[in-house]
Amino acid sequence: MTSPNDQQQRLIDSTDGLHVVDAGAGTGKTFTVTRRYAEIVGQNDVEPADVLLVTFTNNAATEMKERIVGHCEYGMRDLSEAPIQTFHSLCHDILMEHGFEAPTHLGIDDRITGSTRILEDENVEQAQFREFIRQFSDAHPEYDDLFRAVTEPDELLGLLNQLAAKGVFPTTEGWYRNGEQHLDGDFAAFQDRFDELNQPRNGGSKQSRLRSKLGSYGRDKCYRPEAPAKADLRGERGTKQVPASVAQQVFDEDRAALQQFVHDVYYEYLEFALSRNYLNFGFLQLFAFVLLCEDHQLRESIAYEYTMVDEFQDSSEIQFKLALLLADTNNVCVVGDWKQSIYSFQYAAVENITEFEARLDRFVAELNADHERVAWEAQPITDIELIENYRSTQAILDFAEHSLVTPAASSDVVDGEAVQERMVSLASNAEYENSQIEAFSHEDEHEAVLTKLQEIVGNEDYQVEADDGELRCPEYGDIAVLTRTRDFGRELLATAEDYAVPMAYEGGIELFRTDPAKLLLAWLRILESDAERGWAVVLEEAGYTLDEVQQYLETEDYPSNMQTFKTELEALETVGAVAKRVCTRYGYDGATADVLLTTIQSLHSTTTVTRGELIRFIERGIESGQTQEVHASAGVNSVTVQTIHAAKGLEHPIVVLANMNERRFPPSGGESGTITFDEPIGIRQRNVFGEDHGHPHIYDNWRTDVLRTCLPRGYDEERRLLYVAMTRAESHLVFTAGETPNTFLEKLPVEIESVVPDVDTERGGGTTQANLQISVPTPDGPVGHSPHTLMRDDVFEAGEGGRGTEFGTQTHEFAEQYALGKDVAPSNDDERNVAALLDSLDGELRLEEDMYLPVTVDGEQVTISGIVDLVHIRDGIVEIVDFKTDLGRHGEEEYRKQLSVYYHVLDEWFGDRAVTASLFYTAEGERVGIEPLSRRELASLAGSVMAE
DNA sequence: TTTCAGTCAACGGTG
DNA sequence: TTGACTGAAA
Repeated sequence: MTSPNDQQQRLIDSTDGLHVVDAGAGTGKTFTVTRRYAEIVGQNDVEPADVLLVTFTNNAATEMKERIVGHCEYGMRDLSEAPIQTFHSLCHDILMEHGFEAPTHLGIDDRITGSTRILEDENVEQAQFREFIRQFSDAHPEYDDLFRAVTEPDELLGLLNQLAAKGVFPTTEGWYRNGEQHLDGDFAAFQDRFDELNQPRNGGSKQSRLRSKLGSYGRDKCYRPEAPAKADLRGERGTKQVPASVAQQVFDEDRAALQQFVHDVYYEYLEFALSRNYLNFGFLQLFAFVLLCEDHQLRESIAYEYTMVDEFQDSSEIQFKLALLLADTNNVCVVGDWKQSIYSFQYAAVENITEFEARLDRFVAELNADHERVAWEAQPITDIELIENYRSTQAILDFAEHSLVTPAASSDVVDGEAVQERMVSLASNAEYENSQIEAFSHEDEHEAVLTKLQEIVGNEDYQVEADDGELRCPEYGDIAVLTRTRDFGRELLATAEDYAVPMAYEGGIELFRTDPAKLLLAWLRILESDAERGWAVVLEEAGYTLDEVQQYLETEDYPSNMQTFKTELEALETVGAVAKRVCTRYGYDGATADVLLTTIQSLHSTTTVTRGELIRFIERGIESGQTQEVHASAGVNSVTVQTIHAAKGLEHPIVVLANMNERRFPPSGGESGTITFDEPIGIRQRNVFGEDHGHPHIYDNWRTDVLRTCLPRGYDEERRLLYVAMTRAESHLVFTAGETPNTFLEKLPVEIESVVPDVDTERGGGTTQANLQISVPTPDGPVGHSPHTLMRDDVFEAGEGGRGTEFGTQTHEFAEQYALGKDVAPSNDDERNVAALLDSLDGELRLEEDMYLPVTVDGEQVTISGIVDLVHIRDGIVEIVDFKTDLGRHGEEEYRKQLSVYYHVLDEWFGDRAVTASLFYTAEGERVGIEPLSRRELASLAGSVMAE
């Protein structure tokens, strides 16, 4: 895109006043937003510091900055301090600078200081929270009854985060501002919902949905004696409605005790977190909001002349309100697409955008109730719609709209007209209109998908647009398989490995729940204690029937080849070696095994991990469902597999939407757990009690069951998820299912064909995945000392005559693209030298590798972190290469310190290979070997810098 | 045709 | 737990 279309231009020019922008998929939103930003800061009296641009990910913020630089007078350096950031990082900045006394506004006698950390890891926070709950329940015997109803303390933490995202905060005495209103719920709203659900159907011959849903009232439950009997609540057979009085009866439940409980947990947890000197992401926004609300002077000094929020459909209630407090004028522009709101589980409120005006008025009124905080006119609101789509063919755009009106189940009702009315249809401006949209199902879905992939590659019927605008036959790299679940993607990947179809998974996987991890765990257990549950897994994997497994377990006379393997494993010295051997035996050589091995390698870098420790580590990983990021290298010509959520914002010429199977699109955004929160209904209490909860009839609460029945729980977000998946496709769209397609697929206007899976194993097409970029989990201990930190100031000094970082960045960029096989030609001497170097390396290349090296400084564990430019792996040797611009710029001695860190990290990762380190000077094309410093020397260096 | 009781299989991941 | 689906009963 070089010049804006009419709607885009209108948005770019409309810098002043309230704007709501409906920017559908592929309409050039980022392009337009960045141009608008440039337009705003291009005005005489406006500086970047006056313009707030909020994004939802750090990546998006970086991309925005990079793209803005090209279009305005400001360079990267001018924008580095500009408020182009996420809500979270903005709140963090505000609190770090002005948040010292923020907790006191809630009555908490503690302070936020520069040393207050952000707990990023949820597992770490959960551990803290569990400890807090132990203390709390000991200190509050009056809540024993309630605690008996809480199985998982983590669910309570979930509730607190949910409340924080809705702007409900506790104070010493009660609730902050109008928080209590939210908790009490709104009876009128509840009754509306109740009545609507309670309408008889089919002209009165069929019972209401509410009565139908209450059909399982009391099933497997044990209510208190005073609870109404099922027949009393629903009426006898033949009754069509639940009595209207039930609404009042249910809603009038006294929830004061429950509220007090939640309040005390919430308030004391805030105190606990502050006393431990940490905040979570939710609390970051909580305190920033409180601060901006209370400190009028501060708010006015911070508030921005222009405010833009990107991806507004992903914003939460508190973020909407924060935006209002941060806006100094009504030059507020929100950009988003309600059709792509799929993150309710991250507290995104699609209503922020679908009911923008109503929410704006309500929030402004709330904020201004006792003091004028939002001093500007909340009107008029100008709507701008971007309708020109630059990604997909018209056929795909039209087809995708069907997903938004397709019922997901026989009982599901969609108001198609209302949806259509709200929908801004997109107009494709694709050069070619050659689209295949098809569907098929087969019980061996994996094989069927692979067959299809092979059929597509090189097929003229599936031509895609090449870079030069012409049509060309598709390659593996043009195809993405999108699925709802990680599991399916992982399984498909495993099948692809079997058939040597080039495929790579992209995104988070639950590493310890994968087959390689399970088998490794099994063998570790066998080695440790000849454990039956180890043998059972191994035997089952080997294909023995349950009876045979049983037989072996009883006699303990295991197959001889397994005994031999066990002996072989016993001889190995480290768990890392055991892991490698197990993976090799079972032929796991793909991405998953790679990440598993790397993770284990990174573990034993701190200490020598024993088998028992590794067993517990894997068990904990399985329990917590810990995920690891896996990235495929972009340059490899392979099919991408990812979840729909992970694919948001991306585009692929050909999209295969797989696993469209029965019951595979359950309602999302569902509220589950002990105690949850819903605006019209308020807090509700757990209704299920296991044996460990004491006597059920004492604690159970029948009202909960009825309340829950009235919660809206629909498939809207699932429909949007489908929509997002489909609009990723540029040219072709294929739906696949196993035996039975789900209702979505059945009702979409596409014929479901049958296929005969026939994967051509000869065809191959390359390795399954290669060149993975792996982020190794950070070891324990404070992080943040990069090699550069070690060398700053007096330790490291830049020489004269350097050509600046911008130059280096460009060369790095080129190196990356070139190594990845992208079609880039060197444009200067530096790049030509880099190209020559890369051409001369024939092993596996890894680029931009994250490195973490734990060292001990004065008895304290410290982690040195950094990124190394290039790692070259070939038989028996691992080479680290770091790019530098030219020989004259810096002292080699300084680089030596930096590279030494990487050297030691890799030395541990690749215990069995020789590691070398070298510098490559791009200007001269000269490569210089580096003799690394010892670990002790590094540690003392780190110590001297940290002491400052 | 409507209602009921029993069965089956249950997700996504930024800051 | 939860809700859709299934087949049998009313």
